[in-house]
Amino acid sequence: MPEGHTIHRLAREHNAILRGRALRLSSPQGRFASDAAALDGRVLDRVRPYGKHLFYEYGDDVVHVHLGIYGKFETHAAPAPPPRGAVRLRMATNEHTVDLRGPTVCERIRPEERDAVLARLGPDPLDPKADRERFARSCARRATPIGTVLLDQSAIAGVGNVYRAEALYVLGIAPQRPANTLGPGEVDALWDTLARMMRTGVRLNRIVTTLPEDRDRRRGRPSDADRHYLWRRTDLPCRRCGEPIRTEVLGARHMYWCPVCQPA
DNA sequence: GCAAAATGTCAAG
DNA sequence: TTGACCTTTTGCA
Repeated sequence: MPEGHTIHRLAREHNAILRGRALRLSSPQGRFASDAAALDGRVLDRVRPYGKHLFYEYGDDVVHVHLGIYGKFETHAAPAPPPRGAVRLRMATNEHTVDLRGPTVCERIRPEERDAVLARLGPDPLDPKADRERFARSCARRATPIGTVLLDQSAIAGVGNVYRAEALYVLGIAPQRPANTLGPGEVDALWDTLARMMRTGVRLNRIVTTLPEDRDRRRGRPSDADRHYLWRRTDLPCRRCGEPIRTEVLGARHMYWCPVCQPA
């Protein structure tokens, strides 16, 4: 399940195994069948990730994928197993088969439409060319709670519910604070913290927001309890002050925060 | 065996 | 602000 790190990681994997190949495209579930047939056999030029969006470019045809909250990709080495569940799109070479299930968006679009999607999105912390000043300006302009702004993909692209809670906690910023009350230092630190967490997510292929010194080193990979500071951990006290972690719906999603370490 | 929740977004009211 | 949508997993009987 995807925040921006999943998307960038998938783009890297799919570029490695699919790019430059003539792909066999199909839609075992049927909902993308005519578009899959229209593109079957075409050469995939590249996969482009941005925020939570993926673009598979075949000349002037682009397949736009947004995983939403449920969507998932699965890669199989040959021989491909029969489709499991509702496979919206299957992309195959002789060596690999990639299955897509449950996306919010899987559509064939033109390059202009792709550009229109990109134009709506804010800077992506995982994009090396990202302009963090655009994010700073969005914050300065808005009296909306910073916890809501972080989920607004036109303010900053790729951040989701886990990263927003964890980054605000690390920096001691209350999610309810109006974005325009954050100082320039806080906005900068927020960008840097999110970028650091999301790069770790790409590398490990899962969300790990805790710093190594805050984890149990004896384990090879972080346990679930060690991966986050407080997201969905209302069963545990705050790791810094012992206060119960609080949760509340903010920006249509559950926000988690410590009322002591993140004072309003 | 079934309800509820899940790392998301949009349109309707 | 609420409900709809996409699918799988988890938790409780």
